[in-house]
Amino acid sequence: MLMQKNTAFETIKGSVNDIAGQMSLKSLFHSIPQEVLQAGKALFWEGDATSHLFELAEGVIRLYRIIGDGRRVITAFLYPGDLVGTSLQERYLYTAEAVTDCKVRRIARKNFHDEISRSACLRPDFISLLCQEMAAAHDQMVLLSKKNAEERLCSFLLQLISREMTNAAGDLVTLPMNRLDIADYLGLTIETVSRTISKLAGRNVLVPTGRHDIKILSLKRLIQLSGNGDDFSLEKSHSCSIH
Amino acid sequence: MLMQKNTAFETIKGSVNDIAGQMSLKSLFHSIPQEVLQAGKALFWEGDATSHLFELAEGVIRLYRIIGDGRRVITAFLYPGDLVGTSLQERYLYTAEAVTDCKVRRIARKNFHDEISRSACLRPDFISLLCQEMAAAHDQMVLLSKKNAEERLCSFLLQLISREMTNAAGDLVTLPMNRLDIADYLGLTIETVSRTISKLAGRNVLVPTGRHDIKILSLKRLIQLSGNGDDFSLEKSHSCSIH
DNA sequence: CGACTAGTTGACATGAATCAAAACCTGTGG
DNA sequence: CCACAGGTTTTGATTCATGTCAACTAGTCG
Repeated sequence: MLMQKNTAFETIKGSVNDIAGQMSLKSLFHSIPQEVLQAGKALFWEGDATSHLFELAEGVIRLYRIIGDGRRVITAFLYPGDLVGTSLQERYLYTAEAVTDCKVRRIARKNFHDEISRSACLRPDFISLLCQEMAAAHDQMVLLSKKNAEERLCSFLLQLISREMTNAAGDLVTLPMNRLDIADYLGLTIETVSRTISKLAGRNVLVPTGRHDIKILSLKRLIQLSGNGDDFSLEKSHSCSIH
Repeated sequence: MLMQKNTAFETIKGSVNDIAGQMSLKSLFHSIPQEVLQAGKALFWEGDATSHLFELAEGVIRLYRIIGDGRRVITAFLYPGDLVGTSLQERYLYTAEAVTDCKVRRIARKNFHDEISRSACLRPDFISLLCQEMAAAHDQMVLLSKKNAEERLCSFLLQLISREMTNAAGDLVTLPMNRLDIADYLGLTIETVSRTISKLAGRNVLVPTGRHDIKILSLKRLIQLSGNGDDFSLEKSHSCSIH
């Protein structure tokens, strides 16, 4: 049982960051100095002209849109190693805001695209990156369209695990964002998020240990409860072309 | 009042098909013979190796994924002029199925990408297309995450209008798909879709005239009810870079 | 340590889902 | 041209999951 648990952890972890595509694209940012972005500060605003792309070196960023009255939809969280603003044209179509204190590297959009069109080997990586983003967007549509609160929460925790927001042992997940962020990402309310965590705790799937940490007791059950039908390892495979 | 109504129709229509990006990309398909795809038949299946890209010449196609038990999520409808399969890597990540009888043109994925990398002028168009798809996916996430049944339905009708699924006068909208398709696209049930249409009819926003046609009585109210906050013309602007 | 904010829990309301039945188109054969 | 059979859509009654409002509790930071 314990054995199995560890195997499962192995299966999920370490699959996203070492994607071939991102690796070489990221080399564009290597020599660029890091900028600090304080928690809560915006990197750019929805509707602004797309002047720069960014590499997130440290911290977590939320991308969101506000509709009509104050309703906020978080369309994605970005983690260290992610690029910000790749899938954008003339205008940013979401606001990017630091969830935690961040460090980012910046490239002018024009430079980035010049480099891409100059280098034939960077280009497939770039397209690959766009396709990964698209795949993630599809997953999110499925989640929002058909999953219940519990499935959403479990799917979210699995995302965090696959992005290695964990301790060394891999069973303690860090939630860098607060409940409202999670709610706005999962299309729920803070109360439902909270209740769902409690319910999972009551069934010994996990134990919340402080505001920003959850200990996973059974990764296997978490995967079952995520409603991803076919097994979870498939889920990540389409965000990882080499492997 | 009538004047205003007509103006509004003008504002929305004719904005999507003449996008610069798609125009030149589509030239790749010009000389290729059309294939017929019967209503209900699949063009390709989720999980299959991505062998071809397609241009939809005639008809309507649904893209969907099935999760776990039989839950189906339609992630997009495609209309004449759209390209199918652009944002894909090694494997199709959704099934593409004809809603109505269709005509399509086919290009091998490899050829398509060869052409793209050869022609420096096609490339920005391709990237532009991917970004448009991304923008549409974002809109859909917002819809699924925060809109109620009425807002979803109205948003959907506005999409159909902007894709010119209308008569010459522009006030009679054709719904090529059935209620179940609409429900699976909007994250609702057929009953809720049906009830919502009836409710809008009761308020003289529209009149259903047969299974596949709805007459719009007040486009202005439809826009207001779509919950797109800022006005609707903004909505389409980010899917149209030149104009 | 104390005050403030974030998170949890409870009671209740509600919009959409579910289950069931009636009405309706649509195509077919007499 | 009409009657019927099939599926699709609409409508109705009821249930249920999640939202809302409100009170309470627990972290966190000065």
